[in-house]
Amino acid sequence: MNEKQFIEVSKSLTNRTRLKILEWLKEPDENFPPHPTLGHFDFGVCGTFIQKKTEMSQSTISTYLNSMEKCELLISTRKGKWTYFKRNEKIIKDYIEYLK
Amino acid sequence: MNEKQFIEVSKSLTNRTRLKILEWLKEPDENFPPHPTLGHFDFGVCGTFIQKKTEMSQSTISTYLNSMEKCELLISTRKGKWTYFKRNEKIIKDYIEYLK
DNA sequence: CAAACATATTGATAGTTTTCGATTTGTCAA
DNA sequence: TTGACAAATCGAAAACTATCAATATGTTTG
Repeated sequence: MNEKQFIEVSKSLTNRTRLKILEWLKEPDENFPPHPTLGHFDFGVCGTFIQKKTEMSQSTISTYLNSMEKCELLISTRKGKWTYFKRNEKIIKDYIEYLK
Repeated sequence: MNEKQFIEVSKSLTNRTRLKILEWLKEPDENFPPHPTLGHFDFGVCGTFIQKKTEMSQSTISTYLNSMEKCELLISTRKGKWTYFKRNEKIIKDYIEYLK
Protein backbone atom coordinates (compact mmCIF):
# COMPACT_ATOMS: atom_id res chain seq x y z
CA MET A 1 0.00 0.00 0.00
CA ASN A 2 1.29 3.45 -0.91
CA GLU A 3 0.55 6.79 0.72
CA LYS A 4 -2.07 7.76 -1.85
CA GLN A 5 -4.07 4.60 -1.33
CA PHE A 6 -3.68 4.85 2.44
CA ILE A 7 -5.20 8.32 2.33
CA GLU A 8 -8.10 7.18 0.18
CA VAL A 9 -8.84 4.28 2.54
CA SER A 10 -8.65 6.68 5.51
CA LYS A 11 -11.20 8.91 3.79
CA SER A 12 -13.56 5.97 3.48
CA LEU A 13 -13.23 5.41 7.22
CA THR A 14 -14.33 8.95 8.16
CA ASN A 15 -18.03 8.34 7.82
CA ARG A 16 -20.40 6.47 10.05
CA THR A 17 -22.47 4.92 7.30
CA ARG A 18 -19.44 3.60 5.44
CA LEU A 19 -18.13 2.11 8.68
CA LYS A 20 -21.48 0.43 9.27
CA ILE A 21 -21.37 -1.08 5.81
CA LEU A 22 -17.93 -2.53 6.53
CA GLU A 23 -19.20 -3.96 9.81
CA TRP A 24 -22.28 -5.48 8.25
CA LEU A 25 -20.24 -7.09 5.51
CA LYS A 26 -18.14 -8.81 8.14
CA GLU A 27 -21.11 -11.02 8.98
CA PRO A 28 -23.42 -10.93 5.96
CA ASP A 29 -25.63 -13.80 7.18
CA GLU A 30 -26.30 -12.03 10.47
CA ASN A 31 -27.04 -8.68 8.89
CA PHE A 32 -28.91 -9.45 5.70
CA PRO A 33 -31.72 -11.74 4.64
CA PRO A 34 -30.64 -14.76 2.62
CA HIS A 35 -30.36 -13.89 -1.03
CA PRO A 36 -33.43 -15.12 -3.00
CA THR A 37 -31.58 -16.40 -6.07
CA LEU A 38 -28.02 -17.08 -4.96
CA GLY A 39 -28.59 -18.58 -1.52
CA HIS A 40 -25.09 -17.74 -0.27
CA PHE A 41 -22.83 -14.75 0.36
CA ASP A 42 -19.71 -15.88 -1.46
CA PHE A 43 -19.69 -12.68 -3.50
CA GLY A 44 -20.93 -10.54 -0.63
CA VAL A 45 -24.21 -8.67 -0.49
CA CYS A 46 -26.01 -6.92 -3.31
CA GLY A 47 -26.15 -3.14 -3.39
CA THR A 48 -29.90 -2.86 -2.97
CA PHE A 49 -29.86 -4.82 0.28
CA ILE A 50 -27.10 -2.61 1.63
CA GLN A 51 -28.89 0.53 0.54
CA LYS A 52 -32.17 -0.54 2.17
CA LYS A 53 -30.42 -1.12 5.46
CA THR A 54 -28.76 2.29 5.50
CA GLU A 55 -32.00 4.20 4.87
CA MET A 56 -30.10 6.63 2.69
CA SER A 57 -30.74 7.39 -0.96
CA GLN A 58 -29.80 4.98 -3.70
CA SER A 59 -27.45 7.48 -5.36
CA THR A 60 -25.58 8.20 -2.15
CA ILE A 61 -25.01 4.55 -1.36
CA SER A 62 -24.02 3.83 -4.92
CA THR A 63 -21.41 6.58 -4.61
CA TYR A 64 -20.20 5.19 -1.28
CA LEU A 65 -19.90 1.64 -2.55
CA ASN A 66 -18.09 2.72 -5.68
CA SER A 67 -15.61 4.88 -3.80
CA MET A 68 -14.97 2.05 -1.36
CA GLU A 69 -14.37 -0.24 -4.28
CA LYS A 70 -12.09 2.29 -5.95
CA CYS A 71 -9.76 2.39 -2.94
CA GLU A 72 -10.07 -1.42 -2.80
CA LEU A 73 -11.74 -1.68 0.58
CA LEU A 74 -14.51 -3.61 -1.14
CA ILE A 75 -14.54 -6.08 -4.01
CA SER A 76 -17.53 -5.99 -6.31
CA THR A 77 -18.88 -8.67 -8.59
CA ARG A 78 -21.59 -8.09 -11.12
CA LYS A 79 -24.00 -11.00 -11.58
CA GLY A 80 -26.71 -10.09 -14.06
CA LYS A 81 -28.50 -7.01 -12.80
CA TRP A 82 -27.07 -7.24 -9.31
CA THR A 83 -23.73 -6.09 -8.04
CA TYR A 84 -22.42 -7.83 -4.96
CA PHE A 85 -19.98 -6.24 -2.56
CA LYS A 86 -17.71 -7.93 -0.08
CA ARG A 87 -14.86 -6.79 2.16
CA ASN A 88 -11.32 -6.96 0.88
CA GLU A 89 -9.59 -8.33 3.95
CA LYS A 90 -6.19 -8.03 2.29
CA ILE A 91 -6.43 -4.26 1.95
CA ILE A 92 -7.48 -3.92 5.57
CA LYS A 93 -4.40 -5.90 6.57
CA ASP A 94 -2.20 -3.77 4.29
CA TYR A 95 -3.69 -0.62 5.77
CA ILE A 96 -2.89 -1.81 9.27
CA GLU A 97 0.64 -2.72 8.22
CA TYR A 98 1.19 0.72 6.72
CA LEU A 99 -0.12 2.39 9.85
CA LYS A 100 2.24 0.40 12.06
CA MET B 1 -12.03 3.44 21.28
CA ASN B 2 -15.54 4.37 20.22
CA GLU B 3 -16.88 5.13 16.76
CA LYS B 4 -16.67 8.90 17.21
CA GLN B 5 -12.99 8.80 18.15
CA PHE B 6 -12.25 6.30 15.41
CA ILE B 7 -13.72 8.71 12.87
CA GLU B 8 -11.71 11.63 14.23
CA VAL B 9 -8.48 9.62 14.06
CA SER B 10 -9.34 8.56 10.50
CA LYS B 11 -9.78 12.22 9.58
CA SER B 12 -6.30 12.96 10.89
CA LEU B 13 -4.97 10.23 8.62
CA THR B 14 -6.41 11.74 5.42
CA ASN B 15 -3.68 14.31 4.90
CA ARG B 16 -0.16 13.87 3.70
CA THR B 17 1.40 16.43 6.02
CA ARG B 18 -0.23 14.95 9.09
CA LEU B 19 0.97 11.51 8.08
CA LYS B 20 4.48 12.84 7.66
CA ILE B 21 4.36 14.35 11.14
CA LEU B 22 3.35 10.97 12.57
CA GLU B 23 6.21 9.30 10.72
CA TRP B 24 8.77 11.84 11.84
CA LEU B 25 7.69 11.50 15.43
CA LYS B 26 8.34 7.79 15.25
CA GLU B 27 12.09 8.52 15.10
CA PRO B 28 12.56 12.02 16.52
CA ASP B 29 16.34 11.74 16.74
CA GLU B 30 16.60 10.85 13.07
CA ASN B 31 14.27 13.56 11.89
CA PHE B 32 15.01 16.54 14.11
CA PRO B 33 18.06 18.31 15.44
CA PRO B 34 18.82 17.67 19.11
CA HIS B 35 16.88 20.04 21.29
CA PRO B 36 19.06 22.94 22.54
CA THR B 37 17.79 23.07 26.12
CA LEU B 38 16.30 19.66 26.81
CA GLY B 39 18.81 17.38 25.09
CA HIS B 40 16.33 14.49 24.73
CA PHE B 41 12.99 13.65 23.10
CA ASP B 42 11.19 12.15 26.07
CA PHE B 43 8.31 14.59 25.57
CA GLY B 44 8.56 14.49 21.79
CA VAL B 45 9.43 17.37 19.53
CA CYS B 46 8.51 21.01 19.92
CA GLY B 47 5.96 22.57 17.60
CA THR B 48 8.35 25.02 15.95
CA PHE B 49 10.70 22.23 14.84
CA ILE B 50 7.82 20.32 13.35
CA GLN B 51 6.47 23.40 11.63
CA LYS B 52 9.85 24.27 10.11
CA LYS B 53 10.17 20.81 8.65
CA THR B 54 6.76 20.93 7.01
CA GLU B 55 7.34 24.24 5.28
CA MET B 56 3.73 25.18 5.92
CA SER B 57 2.46 28.15 7.86
CA GLN B 58 2.66 28.27 11.62
CA SER B 59 -1.10 28.62 11.99
CA THR B 60 -1.83 25.60 9.83
CA ILE B 61 0.57 23.37 11.71
CA SER B 62 -0.70 24.61 15.04
CA THR B 63 -4.21 23.63 13.92
CA TYR B 64 -2.99 20.22 12.74
CA LEU B 65 -1.12 19.49 15.94
CA ASN B 66 -4.04 20.56 18.07
CA SER B 67 -6.55 18.46 16.15
CA MET B 68 -4.22 15.46 16.36
CA GLU B 69 -3.95 15.98 20.06
CA LYS B 70 -7.69 16.35 20.42
CA CYS B 71 -8.32 12.91 18.90
CA GLU B 72 -5.44 11.63 21.06
CA LEU B 73 -3.12 10.61 18.24
CA LEU B 74 -0.55 12.90 19.85
CA ILE B 75 0.28 13.74 23.44
CA SER B 76 1.39 17.28 24.10
CA THR B 77 3.40 18.62 27.01
CA ARG B 78 3.93 22.29 27.65
CA LYS B 79 7.34 23.17 29.07
CA GLY B 80 7.64 26.91 29.45
CA LYS B 81 7.10 28.51 26.12
CA TRP B 82 7.49 25.29 24.17
CA THR B 83 4.92 22.62 23.53
CA TYR B 84 6.28 19.16 22.78
CA PHE B 85 4.35 16.58 20.82
CA LYS B 86 4.84 12.86 20.75
CA ARG B 87 2.94 9.92 19.31
CA ASN B 88 0.36 8.19 21.43
CA GLU B 89 1.17 4.59 20.63
CA LYS B 90 -1.75 3.35 22.66
CA ILE B 91 -4.33 5.12 20.50
CA ILE B 92 -2.73 3.77 17.35
CA LYS B 93 -3.03 0.27 18.82
CA ASP B 94 -6.66 0.92 19.82
CA TYR B 95 -7.42 2.21 16.35
CA ILE B 96 -6.00 -0.93 14.77
CA GLU B 97 -7.98 -3.09 17.20
CA TYR B 98 -11.19 -1.25 16.33
CA LEU B 99 -10.53 -1.66 12.64
CA LYS B 100 -9.99 -5.40 13.01
C1' DC C 1 8.67 45.94 32.61
C1' DA C 2 9.75 45.26 27.65
C1' DA C 3 11.51 42.58 23.85
C1' DA C 4 11.53 38.34 21.84
C1' DC C 5 9.91 34.12 20.81
C1' DA C 6 6.29 30.05 20.84
C1' DT C 7 1.75 28.95 20.31
C1' DA C 8 -3.29 29.71 19.62
C1' DT C 9 -7.08 32.06 17.58
C1' DT C 10 -9.60 34.69 14.08
C1' DG C 11 -11.47 35.72 9.78
C1' DA C 12 -11.26 34.94 5.06
C1' DT C 13 -11.18 32.44 0.63
C1' DA C 14 -10.71 28.32 -2.12
C1' DG C 15 -11.49 23.69 -2.53
C1' DT C 16 -13.69 19.22 -1.26
C1' DT C 17 -17.28 16.21 0.48
C1' DT C 18 -22.03 15.08 1.47
C1' DT C 19 -26.29 14.23 0.00
C1' DC C 20 -30.21 14.40 -2.71
C1' DG C 21 -33.65 13.99 -6.69
C1' DA C 22 -33.68 13.29 -11.43
C1' DT C 23 -31.98 10.99 -15.25
C1' DT C 24 -29.47 7.46 -17.72
C1' DT C 25 -27.69 3.01 -18.53
C1' DG C 26 -27.65 -2.01 -17.97
C1' DT C 27 -30.00 -6.45 -17.58
C1' DC C 28 -33.61 -9.76 -17.16
C1' DA C 29 -37.86 -12.06 -18.16
C1' DA C 30 -42.52 -12.08 -19.94
C1' DT D 1 -39.27 -5.75 -27.43
C1' DT D 2 -41.03 -3.61 -23.62
C1' DG D 3 -41.69 -3.16 -18.50
C1' DA D 4 -39.51 -3.56 -14.36
C1' DC D 5 -35.83 -3.49 -11.47
C1' DA D 6 -30.60 -2.50 -10.28
C1' DA D 7 -26.99 0.46 -10.57
C1' DA D 8 -24.38 4.59 -12.18
C1' DT D 9 -24.05 9.32 -13.30
C1' DC D 10 -25.31 14.27 -13.28
C1' DG D 11 -26.13 18.72 -11.39
C1' DA D 12 -26.93 21.34 -7.48
C1' DA D 13 -27.07 23.08 -2.59
C1' DA D 14 -25.27 22.83 1.90
C1' DA D 15 -21.74 21.62 4.99
C1' DC D 16 -17.11 20.91 6.00
C1' DT D 17 -11.86 21.23 5.44
C1' DA D 18 -7.53 23.45 4.13
C1' DT D 19 -4.78 27.09 4.31
C1' DC D 20 -3.09 31.55 4.94
C1' DA D 21 -1.87 36.31 6.98
C1' DA D 22 -2.80 38.91 10.75
C1' DT D 23 -3.51 39.27 15.46
C1' DA D 24 -3.73 37.78 20.24
C1' DT D 25 -2.08 35.30 24.17
C1' DG D 26 1.58 33.03 27.01
C1' DT D 27 6.13 32.71 28.75
C1' DT D 28 10.94 33.70 29.40
C1' DT D 29 14.75 36.53 30.10
C1' DG D 30 17.46 40.72 30.00
